[in-house]
Amino acid sequence: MQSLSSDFAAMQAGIDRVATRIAGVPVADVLLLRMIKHLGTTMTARMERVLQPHGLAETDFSALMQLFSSADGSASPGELCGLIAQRPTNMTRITDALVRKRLVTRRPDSADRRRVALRITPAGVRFVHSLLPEMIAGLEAGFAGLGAGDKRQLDRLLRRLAASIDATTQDTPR
Amino acid sequence: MQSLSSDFAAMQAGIDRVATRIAGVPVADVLLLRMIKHLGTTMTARMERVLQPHGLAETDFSALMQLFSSADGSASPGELCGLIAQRPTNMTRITDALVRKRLVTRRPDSADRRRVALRITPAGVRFVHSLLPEMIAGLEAGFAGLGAGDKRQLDRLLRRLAASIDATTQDTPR
DNA sequence: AGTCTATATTTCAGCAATGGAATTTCGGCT
DNA sequence: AGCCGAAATTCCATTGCTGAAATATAGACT
Repeated sequence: MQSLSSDFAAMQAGIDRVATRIAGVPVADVLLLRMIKHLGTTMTARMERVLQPHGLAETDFSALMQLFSSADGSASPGELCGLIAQRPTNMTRITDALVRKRLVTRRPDSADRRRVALRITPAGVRFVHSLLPEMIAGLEAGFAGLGAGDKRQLDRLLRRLAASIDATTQDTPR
Repeated sequence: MQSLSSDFAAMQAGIDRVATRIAGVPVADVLLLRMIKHLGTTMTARMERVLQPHGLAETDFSALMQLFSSADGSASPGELCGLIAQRPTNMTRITDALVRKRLVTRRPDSADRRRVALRITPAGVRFVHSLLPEMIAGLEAGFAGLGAGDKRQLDRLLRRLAASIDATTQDTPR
């Protein structure tokens, strides 16, 4: 990986090469898919770099952010499962990590004692506040080359693509 | 995951909730990042569904496609490493899988005996030909909602985003 | 030729992230 | 009371990848 742009060039060369050997390859579609995937993983990896020194993975941070932004700073593992698309098994591990770092407390829910109430701690709130500036700066720098109009267009096109993909899905997801 | 569109709505709600609690969150950028990542993983997962019944992972298939589309149907593991962004260690494993399925042969390179020459077999070529129609159909269906103009715009915006991200990178990649 | 350094591949051991199945505890319904 | 289902956890397994060391060979320098 030299740069995203050169990666794109390599992708295009590879796809073109396939297209010359087989008719009917939708070159543009393949390239868009590959570019989207590559951008997604690369940008996510950059965000992870901010978290890594603190020993948190991206899913851990997502869970913490959900607690942070919830009305009363608390939620149950099961609720978070839905919000960050994780299985209960994994949610338990994420919770363990956050509790071990004293960013979150875990106590039994008094109303329904099957449940556990997770709550972000003051240290957790401080942690989020301390990390956001760096993440925001990285994000804004990455998007600096796009104007407001570009972003609106990109937003619109991505939503249109999502709707298009949804339309093809009649089988059971996942 | 109900649908991509509803996932997007949930993402936006979460981000908006954070934005109300902290000033300066670039909501549009965060949302774009999350949408791109989600689209990338979802679309890739759909492609993988085609491969799964055949016991191949996506990286395996990528390697096979590179061999397929190379001028003489052959390459060394090291060359493929660069083309599909994998480490040598992993490339060995991928090669093992492809050889075990008789899609590729592995023989010492006579010119440079440190090297190994991988070559796609006739069965490998047939395999690619047999799988492509299904992959192409799925891909075209997914992109059916975008017109040619949409695709050109999306391509342009993604490249612009890539260039913008590249511009922020002066530290050593990876 | 002999020696040294670099390259290509492989093996080994292991990690990170996740998932399924079974288990425990409890709520709610009959 | 008895039963079914939900929530969280534990245990074990899988997937996909990696670094370090080992092996074999090439190429350069003396």
